[in-house]
Amino acid sequence: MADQQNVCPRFHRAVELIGKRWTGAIIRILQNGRARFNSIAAAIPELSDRMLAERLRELENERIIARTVIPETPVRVEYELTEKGKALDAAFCAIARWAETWVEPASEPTKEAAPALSETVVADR
Amino acid sequence: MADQQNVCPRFHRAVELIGKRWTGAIIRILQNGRARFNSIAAAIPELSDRMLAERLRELENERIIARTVIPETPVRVEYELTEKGKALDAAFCAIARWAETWVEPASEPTKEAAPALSETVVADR
DNA sequence: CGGGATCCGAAAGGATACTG
DNA sequence: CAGTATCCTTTCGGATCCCG
Repeated sequence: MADQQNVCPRFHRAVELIGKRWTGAIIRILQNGRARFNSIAAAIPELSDRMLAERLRELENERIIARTVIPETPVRVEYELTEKGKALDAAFCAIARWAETWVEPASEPTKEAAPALSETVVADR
Repeated sequence: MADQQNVCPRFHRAVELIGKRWTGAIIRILQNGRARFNSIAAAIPELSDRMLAERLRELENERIIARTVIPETPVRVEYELTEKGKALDAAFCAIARWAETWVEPASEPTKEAAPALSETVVADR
């Protein structure tokens, strides 16, 4: 019957952290190596500069990514995962595997085709 | 150097789905068995009824949970994970493991104690 | 290039009251 | 018990301009 204890606060923080809008995508990109601001922006076209900057700062505050300034002209700024960030790899792989199996790539193209939830009613148990 | 291809849309959908506010916690609760509306609500005190109802409907539309109505008086409604929902278990376990290692349980209690990000500047590379 | 500052409309979310 | 409806506040996020 599974009576519920409260959700583990650590888990809750974690899932709300990596699940926050765009952070998943950003981390995913940094998982194949360090990248520059515009490089990340180019990989996520729907994401505005402002949002990207905001999310990068948040992730930096969480110590998931590290920011490195290289004072050339023009300046170059690189982002990369910290140890904490790299440790997320296993979790992200697990999510990716689930997505491959269960999530259709496109959005809902055949709206009529979907069987429209059947109300499951049980006489008794 | 890791030049970026776009983020896999399946992965992106998945992470934004399970990462949406509260959905992680709700799924987590259902992972130890089916539960009723008020039971879930009790396990997540910060979550309002309206939000819970909304998230449950969304998860039902995604076929991650199933809703069963048992017409007693008063009515009883039970929620449980579908196969798609149960398949999330591995991913959630991976996240939980990461959280145990890297996320402190409480929020930031010692605000001054935090060393306040060091600006990493590299002379050159 | 890599952002920060500001403005503003849209959307999410909380509080409360009510219903079958 | 399991929600809906309504209102109202807060936040999110896009657009635009600016700076070192």
